[in-house]
Amino acid sequence: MNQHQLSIEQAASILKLLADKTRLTIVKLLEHQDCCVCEFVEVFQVSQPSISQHLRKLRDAGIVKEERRGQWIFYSMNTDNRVFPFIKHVLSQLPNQEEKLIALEKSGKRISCC
Amino acid sequence: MNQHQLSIEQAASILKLLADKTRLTIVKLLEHQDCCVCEFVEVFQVSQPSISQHLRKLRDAGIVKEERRGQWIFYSMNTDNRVFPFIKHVLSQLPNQEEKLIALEKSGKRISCC
DNA sequence: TGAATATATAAGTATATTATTATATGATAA
DNA sequence: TTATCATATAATAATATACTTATATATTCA
Repeated sequence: MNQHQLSIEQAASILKLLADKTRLTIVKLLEHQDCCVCEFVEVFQVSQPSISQHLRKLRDAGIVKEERRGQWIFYSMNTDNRVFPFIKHVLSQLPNQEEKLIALEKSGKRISCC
Repeated sequence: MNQHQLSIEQAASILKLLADKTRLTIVKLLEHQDCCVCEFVEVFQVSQPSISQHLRKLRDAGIVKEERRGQWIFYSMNTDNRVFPFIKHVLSQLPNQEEKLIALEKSGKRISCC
């Protein structure tokens, strides 16, 4: 039935994290490639601390993980997390967001830090 | 790709409605059978207005619909809504909640109003 | 018609959420 | 070492959320 043993409570708390436009887009972007914080700051028109706080929530829940590369910190999906299949399942229904990264690249802002 | 043309913004707002334990359970229960308000009041240990307000949010978003049957108002999934496939997709990952209705029935509280 | 039942709405309150600005930390490069 | 860049954290404020109690509305039934 539920192959991942996710309770209603656990699902609700994961959905709450995904139920924010910024975080949902972040996670969708991370579905296919790693990104660093400064890229998210460019993509979303919000302050850097705001992005940091969204990332912290996702990290605290084990949805994403961070990895320092030089002066940058890259985020990626934590595929080991037991809720990962559930998240993938939700993400599979969402439109691809890669055009946002492509736009970044075209404006030269992607290379600037990665 | 995304067979239902759901934007990230629309998905986030649907997920926000599902991201509450009470509403998520309500919707999961309605996946397989209609329920009336008084049943939800029995199932969840909250006040009747609280249930009414949850149902209103779901109804306003077109996720559920209501139908009066005598003095009771029954709620059911609005399968015509364009976000219905997305919701079904999420619900498919959640554990069945029917034991809650079975418990109601055993305690004689289900028949009382339906 | 009047009482009882089922549900919705209004108003108020406590808590949660999400942003902001200011500041701290840590890495790199001159 | 000092300046700069990238990120995190702290403090705060505005707004949203989810309850509660009180009350209104609509239906049924004696």
